[in-house]
Amino acid sequence: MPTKTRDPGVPAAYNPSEFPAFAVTVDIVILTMLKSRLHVLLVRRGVAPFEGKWAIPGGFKRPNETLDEAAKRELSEETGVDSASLLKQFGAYGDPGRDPRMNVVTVAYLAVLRDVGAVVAGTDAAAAALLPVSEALTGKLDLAFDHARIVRDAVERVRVDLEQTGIATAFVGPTFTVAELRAVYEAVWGVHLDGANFRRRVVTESGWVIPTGRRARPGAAGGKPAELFRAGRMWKQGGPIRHPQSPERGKGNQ
Amino acid sequence: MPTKTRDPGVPAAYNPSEFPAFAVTVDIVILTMLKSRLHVLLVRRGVAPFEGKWAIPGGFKRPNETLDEAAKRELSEETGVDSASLLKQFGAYGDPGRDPRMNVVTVAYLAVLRDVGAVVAGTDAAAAALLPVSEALTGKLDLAFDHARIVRDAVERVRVDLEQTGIATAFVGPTFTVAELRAVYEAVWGVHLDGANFRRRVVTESGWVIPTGRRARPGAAGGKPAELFRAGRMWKQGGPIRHPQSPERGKGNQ
DNA sequence: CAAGTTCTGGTCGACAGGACCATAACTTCC
DNA sequence: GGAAGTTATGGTCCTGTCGACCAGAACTTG
Repeated sequence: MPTKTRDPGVPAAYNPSEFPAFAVTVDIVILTMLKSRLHVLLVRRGVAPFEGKWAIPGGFKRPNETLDEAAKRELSEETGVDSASLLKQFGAYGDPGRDPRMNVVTVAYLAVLRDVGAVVAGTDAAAAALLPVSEALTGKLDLAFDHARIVRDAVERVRVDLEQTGIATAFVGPTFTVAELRAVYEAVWGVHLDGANFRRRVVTESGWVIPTGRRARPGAAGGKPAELFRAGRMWKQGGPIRHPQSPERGKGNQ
Repeated sequence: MPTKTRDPGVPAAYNPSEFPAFAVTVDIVILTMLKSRLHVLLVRRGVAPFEGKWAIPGGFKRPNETLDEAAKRELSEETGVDSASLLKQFGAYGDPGRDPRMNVVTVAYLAVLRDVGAVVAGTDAAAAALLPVSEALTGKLDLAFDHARIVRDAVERVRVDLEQTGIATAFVGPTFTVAELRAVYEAVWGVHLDGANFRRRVVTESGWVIPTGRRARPGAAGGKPAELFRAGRMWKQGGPIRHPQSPERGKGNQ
Protein backbone atom coordinates (compact mmCIF):
# COMPACT_ATOMS: atom_id res chain seq x y z
CA MET A 1 0.00 0.00 0.00
CA PRO A 2 1.24 3.44 -0.78
CA THR A 3 2.68 5.11 2.25
CA LYS A 4 4.81 7.82 0.73
CA THR A 5 2.92 10.32 2.74
CA ARG A 6 5.60 12.91 2.39
CA ASP A 7 5.75 12.93 -1.37
CA PRO A 8 3.83 15.97 -2.46
CA GLY A 9 3.03 14.60 -5.88
CA VAL A 10 0.82 11.75 -4.75
CA PRO A 11 -2.83 12.41 -5.46
CA ALA A 12 -5.50 11.68 -2.89
CA ALA A 13 -7.04 8.99 -5.08
CA TYR A 14 -4.72 6.91 -7.21
CA ASN A 15 -5.30 6.42 -10.83
CA PRO A 16 -4.22 2.84 -11.43
CA SER A 17 -2.90 3.68 -14.83
CA GLU A 18 -0.30 5.96 -13.28
CA PHE A 19 1.47 3.08 -11.57
CA PRO A 20 3.18 0.06 -13.06
CA ALA A 21 0.79 -2.84 -13.43
CA PHE A 22 1.88 -6.33 -12.51
CA ALA A 23 0.41 -9.74 -12.90
CA VAL A 24 0.40 -11.57 -9.57
CA THR A 25 0.64 -15.33 -9.56
CA VAL A 26 0.77 -18.00 -6.89
CA ASP A 27 3.14 -20.92 -7.33
CA ILE A 28 3.16 -24.00 -5.16
CA VAL A 29 6.07 -26.28 -4.33
CA ILE A 30 4.41 -29.59 -3.50
CA LEU A 31 6.69 -31.93 -1.59
CA THR A 32 6.14 -35.53 -0.61
CA MET A 33 8.04 -38.63 0.44
CA LEU A 34 8.58 -41.36 -2.12
CA LYS A 35 10.85 -44.32 -1.59
CA SER A 36 12.42 -42.62 1.44
CA ARG A 37 13.42 -39.67 -0.68
CA LEU A 38 12.02 -36.17 -0.91
CA HIS A 39 10.14 -35.54 -4.16
CA VAL A 40 8.59 -32.46 -5.75
CA LEU A 41 5.57 -32.31 -8.04
CA LEU A 42 6.45 -30.75 -11.39
CA VAL A 43 4.43 -30.12 -14.53
CA ARG A 44 5.81 -30.06 -18.03
CA ARG A 45 5.13 -26.86 -19.89
CA GLY A 46 3.27 -27.22 -23.18
CA VAL A 47 3.60 -23.66 -24.40
CA ALA A 48 6.31 -21.05 -24.88
CA PRO A 49 8.26 -19.75 -23.16
CA PHE A 50 10.23 -22.61 -21.65
CA GLU A 51 8.13 -25.05 -23.63
CA GLY A 52 8.91 -28.62 -22.69
CA LYS A 53 10.67 -27.67 -19.47
CA TRP A 54 9.55 -28.64 -15.99
CA ALA A 55 7.86 -26.08 -13.79
CA ILE A 56 6.07 -25.94 -10.47
CA PRO A 57 2.30 -25.57 -10.67
CA GLY A 58 0.67 -22.20 -10.17
CA GLY A 59 -1.69 -19.64 -11.55
CA PHE A 60 -2.98 -16.12 -11.41
CA LYS A 61 -4.34 -14.54 -8.28
CA ARG A 62 -7.85 -13.24 -8.65
CA PRO A 63 -8.74 -9.79 -7.32
CA ASN A 64 -11.46 -11.07 -5.01
CA GLU A 65 -9.46 -13.73 -3.19
CA THR A 66 -6.61 -13.62 -0.71
CA LEU A 67 -3.19 -15.01 -1.51
CA ASP A 68 -3.84 -17.97 0.79
CA GLU A 69 -7.15 -18.67 -0.93
CA ALA A 70 -5.49 -18.50 -4.34
CA ALA A 71 -2.88 -21.01 -3.21
CA LYS A 72 -5.53 -23.30 -1.82
CA ARG A 73 -7.51 -23.09 -5.03
CA GLU A 74 -4.49 -23.84 -7.19
CA LEU A 75 -3.50 -26.78 -5.02
CA SER A 76 -7.00 -28.16 -5.29
CA GLU A 77 -7.13 -27.69 -9.05
CA GLU A 78 -3.77 -29.30 -9.47
CA THR A 79 -4.00 -32.30 -7.18
CA GLY A 80 -7.59 -32.49 -5.96
CA VAL A 81 -6.27 -32.27 -2.42
CA ASP A 82 -8.23 -29.93 -0.21
CA SER A 83 -6.07 -29.40 2.84
CA ALA A 84 -5.24 -25.83 3.58
CA SER A 85 -3.45 -26.41 6.85
CA LEU A 86 -0.28 -27.57 5.17
CA LEU A 87 -0.03 -24.57 2.88
CA LYS A 88 2.57 -22.06 3.91
CA GLN A 89 3.79 -18.95 2.15
CA PHE A 90 7.56 -18.71 2.10
CA GLY A 91 8.61 -16.07 -0.40
CA ALA A 92 7.83 -13.57 -3.13
CA TYR A 93 9.75 -13.33 -6.38
CA GLY A 94 9.65 -10.34 -8.68
CA ASP A 95 12.90 -10.01 -10.57
CA PRO A 96 12.44 -8.07 -13.79
CA GLY A 97 12.55 -10.39 -16.75
CA ARG A 98 11.79 -13.52 -14.78
CA ASP A 99 8.87 -13.89 -17.16
CA PRO A 100 9.91 -12.68 -20.63
CA ARG A 101 6.37 -11.68 -21.57
CA MET A 102 5.29 -9.30 -18.86
CA ASN A 103 5.91 -8.09 -15.33
CA VAL A 104 4.98 -10.92 -13.02
CA VAL A 105 5.38 -11.07 -9.29
CA THR A 106 4.77 -14.49 -7.83
CA VAL A 107 4.10 -15.50 -4.27
CA ALA A 108 5.44 -18.96 -3.51
CA TYR A 109 3.75 -21.50 -1.25
CA LEU A 110 4.96 -24.73 0.21
CA ALA A 111 2.65 -27.73 0.46
CA VAL A 112 3.59 -30.97 2.14
CA LEU A 113 1.42 -33.92 1.20
CA ARG A 114 1.32 -37.66 1.38
CA ASP A 115 -0.02 -39.98 -1.26
CA VAL A 116 0.42 -37.58 -4.11
CA GLY A 117 1.40 -40.61 -6.13
CA ALA A 118 -2.19 -41.64 -6.75
CA VAL A 119 -3.12 -38.10 -7.72
CA VAL A 120 -0.34 -37.79 -10.21
CA ALA A 121 -1.10 -41.16 -11.73
CA GLY A 122 -4.64 -40.00 -12.33
CA THR A 123 -3.60 -37.03 -14.40
CA ASP A 124 -1.83 -37.02 -17.70
CA ALA A 125 1.40 -38.79 -16.82
CA ALA A 126 3.33 -36.81 -19.39
CA ALA A 127 2.24 -33.48 -17.96
CA ALA A 128 2.88 -34.03 -14.26
CA ALA A 129 5.40 -36.11 -12.35
CA LEU A 130 7.02 -36.51 -8.98
CA LEU A 131 10.75 -36.03 -9.28
CA PRO A 132 13.46 -36.21 -6.61
CA VAL A 133 14.35 -32.81 -5.26
CA SER A 134 17.99 -33.77 -5.47
CA GLU A 135 17.75 -33.70 -9.25
CA ALA A 136 16.11 -30.30 -9.22
CA LEU A 137 18.64 -28.94 -6.76
CA THR A 138 21.74 -30.22 -8.51
CA GLY A 139 20.63 -28.81 -11.83
CA LYS A 140 20.02 -32.12 -13.57
CA LEU A 141 16.60 -30.76 -14.46
CA ASP A 142 16.68 -27.21 -15.67
CA LEU A 143 13.40 -25.73 -14.59
CA ALA A 144 11.44 -22.96 -16.26
CA PHE A 145 11.60 -19.35 -15.09
CA ASP A 146 13.33 -19.00 -11.71
CA HIS A 147 11.66 -22.12 -10.42
CA ALA A 148 14.95 -23.78 -9.54
CA ARG A 149 15.60 -21.06 -7.03
CA ILE A 150 12.06 -21.27 -5.69
CA VAL A 151 12.34 -25.01 -5.16
CA ARG A 152 15.69 -24.54 -3.47
CA ASP A 153 14.22 -21.98 -1.12
CA ALA A 154 11.27 -24.25 -0.38
CA VAL A 155 13.48 -27.18 0.54
CA GLU A 156 15.58 -24.95 2.75
CA ARG A 157 12.42 -23.84 4.45
CA VAL A 158 11.36 -27.43 5.06
CA ARG A 159 14.71 -28.24 6.59
CA VAL A 160 14.27 -25.45 9.09
CA ASP A 161 10.59 -26.07 9.74
CA LEU A 162 11.24 -29.72 10.40
CA GLU A 163 13.07 -28.66 13.53
CA GLN A 164 10.80 -25.82 14.58
CA THR A 165 7.33 -26.90 13.58
CA GLY A 166 5.31 -30.07 13.41
CA ILE A 167 5.59 -30.29 9.64
CA ALA A 168 7.05 -33.79 9.88
CA THR A 169 3.67 -35.39 10.47
CA ALA A 170 2.35 -33.89 7.24
CA PHE A 171 4.62 -36.24 5.31
CA VAL A 172 3.17 -39.40 6.83
CA GLY A 173 -0.31 -40.84 6.89
CA PRO A 174 -2.90 -40.59 9.63
CA THR A 175 -1.29 -43.59 11.26
CA PHE A 176 2.41 -44.27 11.01
CA THR A 177 5.30 -46.11 12.58
CA VAL A 178 8.20 -44.49 14.36
CA ALA A 179 10.48 -45.66 11.58
CA GLU A 180 8.37 -43.89 8.96
CA LEU A 181 8.59 -40.69 10.90
CA ARG A 182 12.31 -41.10 11.33
CA ALA A 183 12.69 -41.64 7.59
CA VAL A 184 11.21 -38.18 7.01
CA TYR A 185 13.84 -36.54 9.15
CA GLU A 186 16.64 -38.57 7.63
CA ALA A 187 15.55 -37.83 4.06
CA VAL A 188 15.03 -34.10 4.52
CA TRP A 189 18.19 -33.55 6.51
CA GLY A 190 20.31 -36.17 4.79
CA VAL A 191 21.54 -37.59 8.08
CA HIS A 192 21.31 -40.83 10.02
CA LEU A 193 19.44 -40.82 13.31
CA ASP A 194 19.70 -43.51 15.94
CA GLY A 195 16.46 -45.46 15.95
CA ALA A 196 16.41 -46.10 19.67
CA ASN A 197 17.08 -42.50 20.63
CA PHE A 198 14.55 -41.25 18.12
CA ARG A 199 11.90 -43.53 19.46
CA ARG A 200 12.60 -42.56 23.04
CA ARG A 201 12.21 -38.92 22.20
CA VAL A 202 8.84 -39.11 20.52
CA VAL A 203 7.29 -41.96 22.50
CA THR A 204 8.42 -41.29 26.06
CA GLU A 205 6.80 -37.94 26.57
CA SER A 206 3.11 -38.00 25.90
CA GLY A 207 1.62 -35.64 23.38
CA TRP A 208 3.81 -36.38 20.40
CA VAL A 209 2.46 -39.72 19.24
CA ILE A 210 -0.57 -41.63 20.42
CA PRO A 211 -0.55 -45.45 20.20
CA THR A 212 -3.38 -46.97 18.25
CA GLY A 213 -2.87 -50.49 19.57
CA ARG A 214 -2.46 -51.86 16.07
CA ARG A 215 0.73 -52.93 14.38
CA ALA A 216 2.05 -52.43 10.87
CA ARG A 217 2.91 -55.37 8.68
CA PRO A 218 6.66 -55.75 8.30
CA GLY A 219 8.23 -54.97 4.98
CA ALA A 220 9.60 -57.47 2.51
CA ALA A 221 12.74 -57.91 4.59
CA GLY A 222 10.81 -59.06 7.63
CA GLY A 223 11.53 -57.81 11.09
CA LYS A 224 9.48 -57.11 14.15
CA PRO A 225 6.17 -55.44 13.31
CA ALA A 226 6.22 -51.82 14.38
CA GLU A 227 3.60 -50.11 16.49
CA LEU A 228 1.19 -47.81 14.69
CA PHE A 229 0.75 -44.31 16.10
CA ARG A 230 -1.17 -41.22 15.23
CA ALA A 231 0.02 -37.65 15.68
CA GLY A 232 -0.50 -36.00 19.05
CA ARG A 233 -1.27 -32.40 19.82
CA MET A 234 2.28 -31.43 20.69
CA TRP A 235 3.20 -31.12 17.03
CA LYS A 236 1.25 -27.90 16.98
CA GLN A 237 3.97 -26.35 19.09
CA GLY A 238 7.05 -27.51 17.22
CA GLY A 239 8.87 -30.73 16.55
CA PRO A 240 10.66 -32.91 19.09
CA ILE A 241 13.78 -33.70 17.07
CA ARG A 242 16.76 -31.43 16.68
CA HIS A 243 19.13 -31.34 13.79
CA PRO A 244 22.27 -33.24 14.81
CA GLN A 245 24.76 -30.51 13.97
CA SER A 246 22.64 -27.68 15.31
CA PRO A 247 23.56 -27.96 19.01
CA GLU A 248 27.26 -27.74 18.19
CA ARG A 249 27.17 -24.05 17.51
CA GLY A 250 30.35 -22.09 17.87
CA LYS A 251 32.54 -25.03 17.07
CA GLY A 252 34.43 -25.53 13.86
CA ASN A 253 36.50 -22.40 14.09
CA GLN A 254 39.79 -21.49 15.80
CA MET B 1 4.51 -16.98 -13.50
CA PRO B 2 1.79 -18.78 -15.38
CA THR B 3 2.22 -22.49 -15.29
CA LYS B 4 -1.26 -23.74 -16.08
CA THR B 5 0.18 -25.78 -18.87
CA ARG B 6 -2.83 -28.00 -19.08
CA ASP B 7 -5.37 -25.27 -19.54
CA PRO B 8 -6.21 -25.23 -23.22
CA GLY B 9 -7.41 -21.67 -23.23
CA VAL B 10 -4.08 -20.05 -22.41
CA PRO B 11 -2.57 -18.32 -25.41
CA ALA B 12 1.10 -18.62 -26.23
CA ALA B 13 1.69 -14.94 -25.58
CA TYR B 14 -0.31 -13.31 -22.85
CA ASN B 15 -2.16 -10.15 -23.37
CA PRO B 16 -1.72 -8.30 -20.10
CA SER B 17 -5.19 -6.87 -20.31
CA GLU B 18 -6.64 -10.36 -20.09
CA PHE B 19 -5.37 -10.84 -16.55
CA PRO B 20 -6.12 -8.89 -13.41
CA ALA B 21 -3.67 -6.07 -12.92
CA PHE B 22 -2.23 -5.37 -9.49
CA ALA B 23 -0.13 -2.66 -8.01
CA VAL B 24 2.86 -4.13 -6.21
CA THR B 25 4.32 -2.27 -3.29
CA VAL B 26 7.16 -2.88 -0.89
CA ASP B 27 6.66 -2.04 2.78
CA ILE B 28 9.41 -2.00 5.36
CA VAL B 29 9.16 -2.64 9.06
CA ILE B 30 12.13 -0.80 10.51
CA LEU B 31 13.00 -1.92 14.02
CA THR B 32 15.52 -0.50 16.43
CA MET B 33 16.38 -0.44 20.13
CA LEU B 34 15.52 2.66 22.13
CA LYS B 35 15.73 2.86 25.89
CA SER B 36 16.07 -0.92 26.11
CA ARG B 37 12.80 -1.35 24.29
CA LEU B 38 12.00 -2.45 20.77
CA HIS B 39 10.73 0.39 18.60
CA VAL B 40 9.30 0.59 15.09
CA LEU B 41 9.56 3.48 12.65
CA LEU B 42 6.13 4.73 11.61
CA VAL B 43 5.02 7.57 9.39
CA ARG B 44 1.82 9.51 9.76
CA ARG B 45 -0.38 9.48 6.70
CA GLY B 46 -1.26 12.85 5.27
CA VAL B 47 -3.77 11.73 2.67
CA ALA B 48 -6.87 9.55 2.50
CA PRO B 49 -7.49 6.78 3.09
CA PHE B 50 -6.47 6.33 6.71
CA GLU B 51 -5.47 9.97 6.85
CA GLY B 52 -3.79 10.83 10.12
CA LYS B 53 -3.13 7.21 11.04
CA TRP B 54 0.27 5.66 11.50
CA ALA B 55 1.69 3.41 8.79
CA ILE B 56 4.93 1.69 7.97
CA PRO B 57 6.94 3.25 5.17
CA GLY B 58 6.85 1.78 1.68
CA GLY B 59 6.29 2.46 -1.97
CA PHE B 60 5.66 1.04 -5.40
CA LYS B 61 7.90 -1.49 -7.01
CA ARG B 62 9.25 -0.43 -10.36
CA PRO B 63 9.20 -2.82 -13.30
CA ASN B 64 12.95 -2.69 -13.83
CA GLU B 65 14.07 -3.48 -10.30
CA THR B 66 13.92 -6.58 -8.13
CA LEU B 67 11.90 -6.71 -4.95
CA ASP B 68 15.08 -6.56 -2.89
CA GLU B 69 16.26 -3.53 -4.81
CA ALA B 70 12.93 -1.82 -4.32
CA ALA B 71 13.13 -2.43 -0.60
CA LYS B 72 16.67 -1.13 -0.47
CA ARG B 73 15.67 1.97 -2.38
CA GLU B 74 12.70 2.67 -0.14
CA LEU B 75 14.79 2.21 2.97
CA SER B 76 17.35 4.63 1.62
CA GLU B 77 14.73 7.18 0.66
CA GLU B 78 13.06 6.91 4.01
CA THR B 79 16.01 6.91 6.39
CA GLY B 80 19.10 7.64 4.33
CA VAL B 81 20.54 4.38 5.55
CA ASP B 82 22.23 2.37 2.84
CA SER B 83 22.71 -1.07 4.32
CA ALA B 84 21.17 -3.86 2.34
CA SER B 85 22.49 -6.70 4.45
CA LEU B 86 19.91 -6.19 7.16
CA LEU B 87 16.95 -6.23 4.79
CA LYS B 88 14.98 -9.41 4.84
CA GLN B 89 11.74 -10.30 3.10
CA PHE B 90 9.28 -11.99 5.42
CA GLY B 91 5.86 -12.02 3.82
CA ALA B 92 3.45 -11.00 1.10
CA TYR B 93 0.00 -9.56 1.74
CA GLY B 94 -2.73 -9.42 -0.86
CA ASP B 95 -6.12 -9.58 0.81
CA PRO B 96 -8.82 -8.04 -1.39
CA GLY B 97 -9.85 -4.70 -0.04
CA ARG B 98 -6.75 -4.16 2.05
CA ASP B 99 -6.39 -0.96 0.05
CA PRO B 100 -9.84 0.51 -0.67
CA ARG B 101 -8.72 2.18 -3.88
CA MET B 102 -7.27 -0.61 -5.96
CA ASN B 103 -5.82 -4.10 -5.93
CA VAL B 104 -2.51 -3.91 -4.15
CA VAL B 105 -0.20 -6.76 -3.24
CA THR B 106 2.58 -5.75 -0.92
CA VAL B 107 5.80 -7.55 -0.13
CA ALA B 108 6.96 -6.85 3.40
CA TYR B 109 10.57 -6.45 4.46
CA LEU B 110 12.20 -6.33 7.84
CA ALA B 111 15.06 -3.93 8.53
CA VAL B 112 16.98 -3.83 11.78
CA LEU B 113 18.92 -0.66 12.36
CA ARG B 114 20.72 1.23 15.09
CA ASP B 115 20.76 4.98 15.53
CA VAL B 116 17.56 5.62 13.66
CA GLY B 117 16.93 8.33 16.20
CA ALA B 118 19.18 10.82 14.48
CA VAL B 119 17.62 10.01 11.13
CA VAL B 120 14.10 10.51 12.37
CA ALA B 121 15.01 13.78 14.04
CA GLY B 122 16.27 15.05 10.73
CA THR B 123 12.98 14.54 8.95
CA ASP B 124 9.69 16.20 9.65
CA ALA B 125 9.08 15.20 13.23
CA ALA B 126 5.33 15.18 12.76
CA ALA B 127 5.52 12.77 9.86
CA ALA B 128 7.81 10.07 11.24
CA ALA B 129 8.44 8.71 14.72
CA LEU B 130 9.85 5.76 16.57
CA LEU B 131 7.17 4.12 18.65
CA PRO B 132 7.36 1.12 20.95
CA VAL B 133 6.26 -2.06 19.25
CA SER B 134 4.29 -2.96 22.34
CA GLU B 135 1.90 -0.13 21.59
CA ALA B 136 1.48 -1.23 18.01
CA LEU B 137 0.98 -4.84 19.04
CA THR B 138 -1.52 -4.21 21.80
CA GLY B 139 -3.66 -2.03 19.57
CA LYS B 140 -3.04 1.24 21.34
CA LEU B 141 -2.10 2.63 17.95
CA ASP B 142 -4.49 1.62 15.21
CA LEU B 143 -2.39 1.43 12.12
CA ALA B 144 -3.48 2.04 8.55
CA PHE B 145 -4.36 -0.80 6.16
CA ASP B 146 -3.31 -4.19 7.52
CA HIS B 147 -0.09 -2.78 8.90
CA ALA B 148 -0.81 -3.94 12.42
CA ARG B 149 -0.71 -7.51 11.19
CA ILE B 150 2.44 -6.86 9.20
CA VAL B 151 4.22 -5.39 12.20
CA ARG B 152 3.10 -8.32 14.32
CA ASP B 153 4.48 -10.78 11.79
CA ALA B 154 7.75 -8.85 11.61
CA VAL B 155 8.25 -8.91 15.35
CA GLU B 156 7.48 -12.61 15.44
CA ARG B 157 10.08 -13.08 12.75
CA VAL B 158 12.67 -11.18 14.77
CA ARG B 159 11.98 -13.31 17.81
CA VAL B 160 12.74 -16.43 15.83
CA ASP B 161 15.68 -14.98 13.94
CA LEU B 162 17.27 -13.81 17.14
CA GLU B 163 17.79 -17.44 18.03
CA GLN B 164 18.68 -18.75 14.60
CA THR B 165 20.60 -15.96 12.94
CA GLY B 166 23.06 -13.28 13.90
CA ILE B 167 20.46 -10.53 13.70
CA ALA B 168 21.22 -9.46 17.27
CA THR B 169 24.37 -7.61 16.28
CA ALA B 170 22.37 -5.48 13.84
CA PHE B 171 20.68 -3.80 16.78
CA VAL B 172 23.92 -2.59 18.35
CA GLY B 173 26.69 -0.37 17.07
CA PRO B 174 30.04 -1.38 15.57
CA THR B 175 31.39 -1.65 19.10
CA PHE B 176 29.22 -2.68 22.01
CA THR B 177 29.27 -4.07 25.50
CA VAL B 178 28.02 -7.49 26.51
CA ALA B 179 25.23 -5.83 28.47
CA GLU B 180 24.04 -3.95 25.40
CA LEU B 181 23.87 -7.18 23.48
CA ARG B 182 22.05 -8.88 26.32
CA ALA B 183 19.55 -6.02 26.42
CA VAL B 184 18.62 -6.82 22.83
CA TYR B 185 17.74 -10.40 23.70
CA GLU B 186 15.87 -9.40 26.81
CA ALA B 187 13.84 -6.73 25.03
CA VAL B 188 12.89 -8.82 22.03
CA TRP B 189 12.04 -11.93 24.01
CA GLY B 190 10.71 -10.19 27.07
CA VAL B 191 12.74 -12.35 29.42
CA HIS B 192 15.54 -11.89 31.92
CA LEU B 193 18.89 -13.50 31.17
CA ASP B 194 21.62 -14.06 33.70
CA GLY B 195 24.44 -11.64 32.97
CA ALA B 196 27.23 -13.97 33.98
CA ASN B 197 25.95 -16.90 31.92
CA PHE B 198 25.29 -14.67 28.94
CA ARG B 199 28.77 -13.27 29.04
CA ARG B 200 30.35 -16.69 29.33
CA ARG B 201 28.48 -17.86 26.29
CA VAL B 202 29.50 -15.10 23.94
CA VAL B 203 32.99 -14.37 25.26
CA THR B 204 34.38 -17.81 26.04
CA GLU B 205 34.28 -19.28 22.56
CA SER B 206 36.13 -17.20 20.05
CA GLY B 207 34.36 -15.96 16.98
CA TRP B 208 31.34 -14.34 18.55
CA VAL B 209 32.80 -11.13 19.94
CA ILE B 210 36.25 -9.65 19.51
CA PRO B 211 37.68 -7.46 22.29
CA THR B 212 38.75 -4.01 21.22
CA GLY B 213 40.80 -3.28 24.34
CA ARG B 214 38.77 -0.20 25.10
CA ARG B 215 36.12 0.25 27.73
CA ALA B 216 32.76 1.96 27.69
CA ARG B 217 31.98 4.76 30.07
CA PRO B 218 29.55 3.67 32.76
CA GLY B 219 26.03 4.97 32.69
CA ALA B 220 24.54 7.54 35.02
CA ALA B 221 24.15 4.95 37.73
CA GLY B 222 27.88 4.18 37.79
CA GLY B 223 29.24 0.67 37.91
CA LYS B 224 32.31 -1.03 36.56
CA PRO B 225 33.10 0.06 33.00
CA ALA B 226 32.28 -2.70 30.55
CA GLU B 227 34.61 -4.03 27.90
CA LEU B 228 33.92 -2.95 24.33
CA PHE B 229 33.67 -5.66 21.71
CA ARG B 230 32.95 -5.86 18.04
CA ALA B 231 31.02 -8.59 16.27
CA GLY B 232 32.90 -11.71 15.21
CA ARG B 233 32.39 -13.83 12.18
CA MET B 234 30.38 -16.53 13.93
CA TRP B 235 27.24 -14.43 13.79
CA LYS B 236 27.02 -15.28 10.13
CA GLN B 237 26.13 -18.81 11.11
CA GLY B 238 23.47 -18.12 13.72
CA GLY B 239 23.28 -16.73 17.21
CA PRO B 240 24.82 -18.17 20.37
CA ILE B 241 21.89 -17.62 22.72
CA ARG B 242 18.84 -19.82 22.96
CA HIS B 243 15.42 -18.80 24.05
CA PRO B 244 15.02 -19.87 27.69
CA GLN B 245 11.77 -21.78 27.24
CA SER B 246 12.75 -23.39 23.98
CA PRO B 247 14.77 -26.33 25.35
CA GLU B 248 11.86 -27.40 27.52
CA ARG B 249 9.87 -28.81 24.69
CA GLY B 250 7.32 -31.45 25.43
CA LYS B 251 6.78 -30.32 28.98
CA GLY B 252 3.65 -28.77 30.30
CA ASN B 253 1.33 -31.51 29.20
CA GLN B 254 0.96 -35.11 30.44
C1' DC C 1 14.59 -74.58 13.16
C1' DA C 2 18.31 -71.31 11.72
C1' DA C 3 19.58 -66.98 10.05
C1' DG C 4 18.46 -62.38 9.12
C1' DT C 5 16.05 -58.03 9.93
C1' DT C 6 13.70 -54.66 12.43
C1' DC C 7 11.82 -52.93 16.55
C1' DT C 8 12.27 -51.58 21.40
C1' DG C 9 14.18 -50.84 25.94
C1' DG C 10 18.37 -50.06 28.91
C1' DT C 11 22.77 -48.06 30.45
C1' DC C 12 26.40 -44.84 30.59
C1' DG C 13 29.25 -40.87 29.93
C1' DA C 14 29.96 -36.21 28.10
C1' DC C 15 28.48 -31.77 28.27
C1' DA C 16 25.66 -27.78 27.79
C1' DG C 17 23.12 -24.64 30.51
C1' DG C 18 21.12 -22.40 34.46
C1' DA C 19 21.20 -20.90 39.50
C1' DC C 20 23.85 -18.78 42.59
C1' DC C 21 27.82 -16.58 44.93
C1' DA C 22 31.91 -13.66 45.19
C1' DT C 23 34.84 -10.12 43.77
C1' DA C 24 36.34 -6.12 40.96
C1' DA C 25 35.83 -1.52 39.37
C1' DC C 26 33.58 2.23 38.84
C1' DT C 27 29.84 5.85 40.19
C1' DT C 28 27.45 9.29 43.29
C1' DC C 29 26.49 11.18 47.69
C1' DC C 30 27.61 12.67 52.27
C1' DG D 1 38.00 10.96 51.50
C1' DG D 2 34.99 7.32 52.72
C1' DA D 3 30.49 4.84 52.46
C1' DA D 4 26.96 3.02 49.79
C1' DG D 5 25.23 1.65 45.49
C1' DT D 6 25.63 -0.25 40.83
C1' DT D 7 27.41 -2.85 37.17
C1' DA D 8 30.71 -6.05 35.32
C1' DT D 9 33.12 -10.34 35.46
C1' DG D 10 34.72 -14.78 37.04
C1' DG D 11 33.85 -19.20 39.64
C1' DT D 12 31.36 -23.28 41.28
C1' DC D 13 27.93 -26.63 41.36
C1' DC D 14 24.12 -29.27 39.87
C1' DT D 15 20.71 -30.91 36.89
C1' DG D 16 18.92 -32.52 32.69
C1' DT D 17 19.63 -33.56 27.87
C1' DC D 18 21.50 -36.10 24.19
C1' DG D 19 24.13 -39.26 21.70
C1' DA D 20 26.71 -43.85 21.47
C1' DC D 21 26.28 -48.34 22.29
C1' DC D 22 24.41 -52.87 23.83
C1' DA D 23 20.88 -56.44 24.42
C1' DG D 24 16.75 -58.63 23.84
C1' DA D 25 12.09 -59.11 21.52
C1' DA D 26 9.35 -60.23 17.57
C1' DC D 27 8.75 -61.05 13.27
C1' DT D 28 10.34 -62.57 8.34
C1' DT D 29 12.18 -66.01 4.83
C1' DG D 30 14.43 -70.30 3.54
